Amino acid sequence: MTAPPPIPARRGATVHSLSRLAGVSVSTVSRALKDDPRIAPATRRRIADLAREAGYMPNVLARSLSGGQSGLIGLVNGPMQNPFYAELLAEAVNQAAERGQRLLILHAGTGPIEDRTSEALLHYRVDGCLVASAELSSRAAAICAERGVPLVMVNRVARLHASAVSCDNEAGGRDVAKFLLAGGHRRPALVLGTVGVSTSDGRERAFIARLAEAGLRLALRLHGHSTYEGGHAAGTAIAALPAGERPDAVFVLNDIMAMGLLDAVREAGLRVPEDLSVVGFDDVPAAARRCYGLTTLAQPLGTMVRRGLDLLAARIADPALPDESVTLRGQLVVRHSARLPDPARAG
Amino acid sequence: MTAPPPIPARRGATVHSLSRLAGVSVSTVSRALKDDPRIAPATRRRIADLAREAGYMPNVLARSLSGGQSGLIGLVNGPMQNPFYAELLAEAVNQAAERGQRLLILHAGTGPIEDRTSEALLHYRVDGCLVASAELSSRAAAICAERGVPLVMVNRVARLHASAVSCDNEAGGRDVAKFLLAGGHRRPALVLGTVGVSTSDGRERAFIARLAEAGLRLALRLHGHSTYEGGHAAGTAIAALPAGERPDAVFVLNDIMAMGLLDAVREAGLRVPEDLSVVGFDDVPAAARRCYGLTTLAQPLGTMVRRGLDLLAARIADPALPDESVTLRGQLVVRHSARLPDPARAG
DNA sequence: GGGAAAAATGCAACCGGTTGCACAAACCGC
DNA sequence: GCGGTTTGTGCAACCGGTTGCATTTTTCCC
Repeated sequence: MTAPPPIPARRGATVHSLSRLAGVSVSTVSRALKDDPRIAPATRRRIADLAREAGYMPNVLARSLSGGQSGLIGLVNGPMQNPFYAELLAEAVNQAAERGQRLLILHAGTGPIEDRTSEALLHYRVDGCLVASAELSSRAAAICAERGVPLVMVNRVARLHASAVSCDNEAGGRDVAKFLLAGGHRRPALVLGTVGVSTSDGRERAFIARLAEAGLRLALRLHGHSTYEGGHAAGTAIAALPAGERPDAVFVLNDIMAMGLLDAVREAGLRVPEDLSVVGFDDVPAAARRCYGLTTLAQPLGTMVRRGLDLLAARIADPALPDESVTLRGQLVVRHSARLPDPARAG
Repeated sequence: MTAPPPIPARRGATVHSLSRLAGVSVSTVSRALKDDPRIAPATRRRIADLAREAGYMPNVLARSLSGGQSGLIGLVNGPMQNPFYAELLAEAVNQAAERGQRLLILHAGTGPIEDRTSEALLHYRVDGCLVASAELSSRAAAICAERGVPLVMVNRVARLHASAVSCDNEAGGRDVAKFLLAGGHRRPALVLGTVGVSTSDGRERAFIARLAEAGLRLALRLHGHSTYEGGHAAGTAIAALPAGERPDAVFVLNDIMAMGLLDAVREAGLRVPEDLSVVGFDDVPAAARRCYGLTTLAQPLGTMVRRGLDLLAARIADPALPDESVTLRGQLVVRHSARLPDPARAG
């Protein structure tokens, strides 16, 4: 025997039906349900009871029509095959829910956003939009700006009219370079993700710059297209090189590619990290698996999403706020896919 | 000293502003934009031009308020750490977009659905809802039924008042059993996912039944909690058994656990499939990776989502349609994680 | 007991569309 | 030149809430 189920909702209770039931006006009902202090406490309670009994559910659509907010946050996400984006989405869904907001998924995948998609953003009057993937077309961004729909890029550097939260990619690239240099690597390689993406540039530039300070240059520079398969192909290519020409370390610009690369070089018979050190970027959950043990630069995803929603909330409350960029420092997570710095030499 | 500045309400064009511009009534504008044949073609074109020029975007919220549909489909999804659900979401987003619908994510994760979440489903007046995860509370389901919000379960067997699309779990379990039997395995084990989930039951029952026909019983039955870690733990436990007591094959009820199990038994020094055959369920993309090469029962995910949206669309159009269950046959994808049937014996 | 301030509630407009029905003008045949 | 269709538009109500302001009721104090 379970607890008696609550009284089933009557079909579509509205403020109107409640006002009839309570014998008051709709405005009184509306205010009572919001705990407006102008309504007598007794009335407020009576209406609240009635509402519960009737299974009243406010119609958010109607509410947001009359000037209010929809509680809808748009999300433009990257390809879900990359666990980084899967995790980002989960994080965003849960954090948004905590704030009483819901996520409207506008896009999930690679490739440019269709016009229809970017317009949906306006059709549904989202309060704001989180962009974690492909640049919005400048047209869409312009429209958002004009309509006062705040845009926040996550894991992207700000472009156009928008705020942004991103990892400190320069510091990340530099940290990886320092780590590899300390490990005594002399022939570093780089595997790029998606070309033309703002986050990659910083990582690459800083990595190369730090190498240069140590008098080193890239031994190799490959494209991994931000996929497991691309990383695998890069790994196969590296493993195929004669030992003398082969890099002794690879910085792979994101973990999904790094995992592909690791699998490929091991399949080819190379030992990691003895023959080749591998460092990734993101720290997706799978990177911690024993079989990968990927040394990687962890992005503070939870915080990134949190700050992204914060920026959004602030701009929803006051659309006049200027654009703002937040940069969060990531942290190198050392596992066993890269040779560790030699204490003797480090000291 | 500074009074709160009135927010510059620069709203976009509306049917009202267009009607003023065009010198016609709002109803004419509304109809013209829908290509209502009752409006003179000349007027229609003129208004369409005006609308384009003004960057008019219909307010879906307002439209759906007055009886229309919102174009919103709710999604209750499982934990995104499981690539199956990540893929399901991507598939749903894209297919919904093709139909001009948008996905409202109501839930993504394990655990029961909070009441607030299930209520959001009604707040936002979604046209229908796809449920791929945890059972909705019966109360929520009842409310949906009463309000005429169609519910379709995907990868779940129909319960309560709802339609469903699922893989033929019985056939799947049987196919796996047949395959393992043909491979000459005599000590089959089973790793369960989440307890009490409808899909698992069928797989388990049919698997065991088919084994029984061959005079075999389960050598072992473990819980993997539908996570990589759970699968890993199960693998470690299996590998720790003395060779004589160890199963020679494991049917793992989903791929994410199977991957954890594979990694664990290999870490423990067992060879797959020589010492242990492993078969999964789902066929997530990672299962095809060389390093896993997981033999698994592929669920026709794309079709499942398609049929799910079909069922939903039909019920949105006609809420009186009876509940319907669609069962799709999965297909065993043979890779190298399980010993193959011996041709001599099979023939 | 009367009047003003305070408290409680109602009226009506508005958000941005949709739609049934009325109405006006142009067109028809006779 | 007159009634009867078509054809093209407008009026107004409605969807389900919110909110500024007016109105009614109560409270309070002298």
